[in-house]
Amino acid sequence: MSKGSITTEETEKLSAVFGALADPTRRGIIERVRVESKTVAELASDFAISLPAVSKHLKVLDKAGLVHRAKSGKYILCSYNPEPGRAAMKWINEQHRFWQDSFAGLAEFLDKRKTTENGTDNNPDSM
Amino acid sequence: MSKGSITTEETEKLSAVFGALADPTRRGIIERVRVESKTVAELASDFAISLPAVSKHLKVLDKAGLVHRAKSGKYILCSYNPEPGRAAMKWINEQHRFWQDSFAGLAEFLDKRKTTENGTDNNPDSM
DNA sequence: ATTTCATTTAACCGTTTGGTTAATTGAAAA
DNA sequence: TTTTCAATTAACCAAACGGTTAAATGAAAT
Repeated sequence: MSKGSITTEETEKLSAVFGALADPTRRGIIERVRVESKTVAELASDFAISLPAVSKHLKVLDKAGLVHRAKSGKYILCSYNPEPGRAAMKWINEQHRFWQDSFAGLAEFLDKRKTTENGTDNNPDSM
Repeated sequence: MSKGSITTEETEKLSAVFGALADPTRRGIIERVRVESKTVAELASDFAISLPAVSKHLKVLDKAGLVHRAKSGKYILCSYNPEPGRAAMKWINEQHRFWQDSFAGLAEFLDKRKTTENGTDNNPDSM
């Protein structure tokens, strides 16, 4: 398996993490629970949205692994888990490295656009 | 303005970037145009989806600033712009630093949950 | 000037999302 | 055991999403 390849599972996880972070309310939740654990009701009052709305956001964040919910007495305490964030940063960071696949990538680059399967020149640079 | 605060503009940009990265096809587009510029048709054939579908994805990526589209002859060449990715990484990375707001954050943490506006003890830790 | 053709826009479709209120759950308090 | 109440689920709604096919656009080629 080449260095740059990725499993379906990893792909879905990345989609879940980026999707979770795409909503400003959910990023706000992270910014709060990161500092200290919060109950669902505390978060709801912070954002002036209903309890069920917060509950749904928490489910999304939980599914992405970004937030952990632990029962504490009659409350649920939400805390931050940085691990999925690291995986997301890793993906972004890899896009900044040009020679990600090293030799394979180099060879592919040098050969690309010289020829095609049917022999037609479809190289846009040549126009 | 405190160190951790963020403008509406920055918030919307972050939502656009994370939202763009949430789709596996769009991440695939980035992985390809990052290595070398691609035409829209080339990308469409890579993913076996229609041309308009790719065009829509490119619009999302363009709006997020992650992809640049430049006319080259009768083609459009799509290339990668790493800058928005860096901003996204920066946000995630800041969530990993506990004392982001330094003194203000420390004071807030020490005082929190001791008292509330109406005097009621709503500290979940105390139950 | 006309034709060709890469790309985008328009119109549409089913699913997902982010919100609501009302009903349900289930553990703590009484 | 009964009551209380934090949180979730159910049911619903409008808007956004990701895809399609058909039509429009606009620059290059003829």
